[in-house]
Amino acid sequence: MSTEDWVLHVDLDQFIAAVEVARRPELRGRPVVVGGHGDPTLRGVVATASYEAREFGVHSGMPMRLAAKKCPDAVFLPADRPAYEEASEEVMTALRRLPVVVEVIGWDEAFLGARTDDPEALAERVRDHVRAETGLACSVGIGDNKLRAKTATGFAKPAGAATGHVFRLTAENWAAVMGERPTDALWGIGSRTSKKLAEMGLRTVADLARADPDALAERFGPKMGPYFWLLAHGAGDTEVSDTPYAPRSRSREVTFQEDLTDPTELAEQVRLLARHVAEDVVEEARPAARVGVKIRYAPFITKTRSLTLAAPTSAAEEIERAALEVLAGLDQDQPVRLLGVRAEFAEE
DNA sequence: TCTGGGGTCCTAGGACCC
DNA sequence: TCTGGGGTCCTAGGACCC
Repeated sequence: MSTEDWVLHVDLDQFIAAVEVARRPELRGRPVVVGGHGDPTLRGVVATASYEAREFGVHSGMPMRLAAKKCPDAVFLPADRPAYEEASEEVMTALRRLPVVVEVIGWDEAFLGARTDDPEALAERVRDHVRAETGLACSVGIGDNKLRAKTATGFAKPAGAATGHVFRLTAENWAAVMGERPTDALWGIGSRTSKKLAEMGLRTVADLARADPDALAERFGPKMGPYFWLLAHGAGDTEVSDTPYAPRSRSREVTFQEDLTDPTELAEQVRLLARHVAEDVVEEARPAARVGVKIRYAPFITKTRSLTLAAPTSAAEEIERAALEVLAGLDQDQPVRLLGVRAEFAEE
């Protein structure tokens, strides 16, 4: 055995539901659905469902109302961001105590870079360590790059087809494991792109891998086309970096329980959102360069408008004024179900 | 059963300038 | 009177992910 560089992808199992169960042990083994305001009669969708709830066909993104219909006996809880952020921080801190480079990519996910001659042993160590330090379970994908490690985790999941909580995916078994799967099994290809690919006669990962990159560029653009082709080959980044991440934007949005029709009220809501965003901008300690407004009308038609500020700013009054100016350019004559305000930071 | 909230990156067209 | 390219910035929207 030789010592090599490996990428591990760590993914907490049903993270949000697990955090809720950890602080309310009486929920263990019960179907738990977290999302929205925790009231399935209100507007909102499922953020996470426990495996017990998934048995009933409940999954994330599903309207809470429908989840209640599919699983009336589930425990419905509101999303509690601060609690999940804290739990996430504990997990990442635990991971950093291991001899690995930790790159956080979400609340419940991280890439680990490591040199080892036995990545499976390291993966098991990671799982034991996280469980011992935080009480949370995770699955680990092992790969020779980030894409393969991330994809491997899908096969490591308890609900997945593979056995155990660890799976290895490399250049060696990529084609055998992924070749006959549909293109949307690839991380970065969703239902829309998958459908367009199918129209070109490309249904499986192997089909896409055999396709002509130039034809893909023609159809999907100079970057995305060739990128999809590389995805199909399992190619990707190998660099795992622990450099703190600088966000490109901060935003706040709200879906109203009842559609708004009064322009005065729309302006008031945009003002509130803009103030929240301004607080987030101040917290980042970098000025905003652009301000945008998102509006979603009752029939779910969504429009966005934005403007570049004369000069970057962190001042709440200026962000508020810009947001109101952008709102003024949007049609306010139809019922509105959602408003959002976004601030974009200047590029490095 | 009407469809959350917070992000990222890419594309393409028009403006504007040289 | 017709005809250039190239480069950059701005903006709206699409697609994807967790």
